[in-house]
Amino acid sequence: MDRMLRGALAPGTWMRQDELAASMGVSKIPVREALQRLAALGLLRFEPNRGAVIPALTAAEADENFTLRRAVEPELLRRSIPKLTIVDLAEAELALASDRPATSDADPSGLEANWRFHRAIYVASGWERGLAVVEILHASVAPYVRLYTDSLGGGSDSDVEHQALLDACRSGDVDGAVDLLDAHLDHAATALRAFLDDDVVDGPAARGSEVGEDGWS
Amino acid sequence: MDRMLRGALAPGTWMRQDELAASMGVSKIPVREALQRLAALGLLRFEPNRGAVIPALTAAEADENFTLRRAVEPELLRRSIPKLTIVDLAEAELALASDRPATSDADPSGLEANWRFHRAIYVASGWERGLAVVEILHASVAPYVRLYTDSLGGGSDSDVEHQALLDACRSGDVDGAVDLLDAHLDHAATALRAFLDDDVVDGPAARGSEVGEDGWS
DNA sequence: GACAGCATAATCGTATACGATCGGTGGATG
DNA sequence: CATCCACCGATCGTATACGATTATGCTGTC
Repeated sequence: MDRMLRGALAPGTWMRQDELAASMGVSKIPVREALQRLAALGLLRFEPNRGAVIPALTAAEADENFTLRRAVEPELLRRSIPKLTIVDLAEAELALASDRPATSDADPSGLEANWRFHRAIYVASGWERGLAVVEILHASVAPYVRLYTDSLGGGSDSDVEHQALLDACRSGDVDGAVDLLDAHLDHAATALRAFLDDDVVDGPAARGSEVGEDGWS
Repeated sequence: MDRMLRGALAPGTWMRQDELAASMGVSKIPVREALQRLAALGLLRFEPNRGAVIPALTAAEADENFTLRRAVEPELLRRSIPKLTIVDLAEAELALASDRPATSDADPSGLEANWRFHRAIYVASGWERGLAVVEILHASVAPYVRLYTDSLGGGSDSDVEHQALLDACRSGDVDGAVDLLDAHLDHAATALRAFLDDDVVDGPAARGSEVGEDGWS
């Protein structure tokens, strides 16, 4: 249903309800409800008679996003590591593996690999709400992270950091893992900021994308 | 529209769509969309053919909630204080004042006084997303906070702490304000935990409330 | 008297239909 | 030739209607 929206995103493009409904073979009602759920999470905005649009991310919003993640995710990791099971670690390993082959647009698991990995190492915390919060934050920047990893030749640095983080989780080194996580998020934030500063708000979607200035809703 | 739901909450009671629609003079569609928005935020759950219910809060979830707030809110406050305007401070003062007369169930502003106050001192940060996250966290525990403040004779301690926090904000004492905020959240968490431990999950709604055990969805 | 099974009725989820509002284009005018 | 206005088409938001699923009360039996 709305899983298609979680992955295939196009910041700045207008999505028409009828169009989405037709392409998914259902009526507008479930489409609207899915869009409402996403809108409640801030992942898209409803415009009166223009449709739904995924808001363009400003550099300030990206900074905010990663600062929030750096505040929350260490808490999750700290509580998760002692409870990590072999299954969680395997899932994290799988997520790392599935990230290597450039799965162009269709993720086999339905979840984005990066989030799959982070989720796997947090899920043992048992913190449903915190996991949901982080997922929202992650989803907000995911399209842009994808863009700059694609454009900048693939985030091999990120892969290395993920691997080191996973190793620390395996060995139960909580403080070390938290440090690695913080550094990882810092690097990601820096890279995203550089990307957003470069081609200000142009690159996002190759064709058919008009990125309106954000009116600080 | 959905403002009615944000305030008048009844954890454990079943809400029927037709009933809500009839009481608000609209059809089910807008009601369902409002409920979907709230469900996306985790404020209620949809049950197949039973209706929507506000999930009962477990002690563990309350702990999680306040730990997350203690991780996020100081960040907001730290960035907000230097930018606080006279308007923000006045709004905070108003929120404190409107908390004193026991507004039984109908808040004049439509917002709960407690959240109004916290929001007022955070809003200058300009962090829309962080504010939204904190609002969700706040809304999750709000019904219970209301319950224990009502039952335990009114949160006069909370009022005092709010006032001290506001004073620190006025004088621009960032570190002091953050310390006060952390202590305030700690006290609230302790009080809520004590309340949840006492009458386990009984008190919530006087009549017509069956609180189902949480299946760790 | 207690329990299993069934019929009824209520609720949910979605498809269809319709009015309201707004963007876009063509023409008229300065 | 540029600008303004009016009309039209398109899209959104909501009301109504209907099938599917299931909670609930009754009845028959052990």
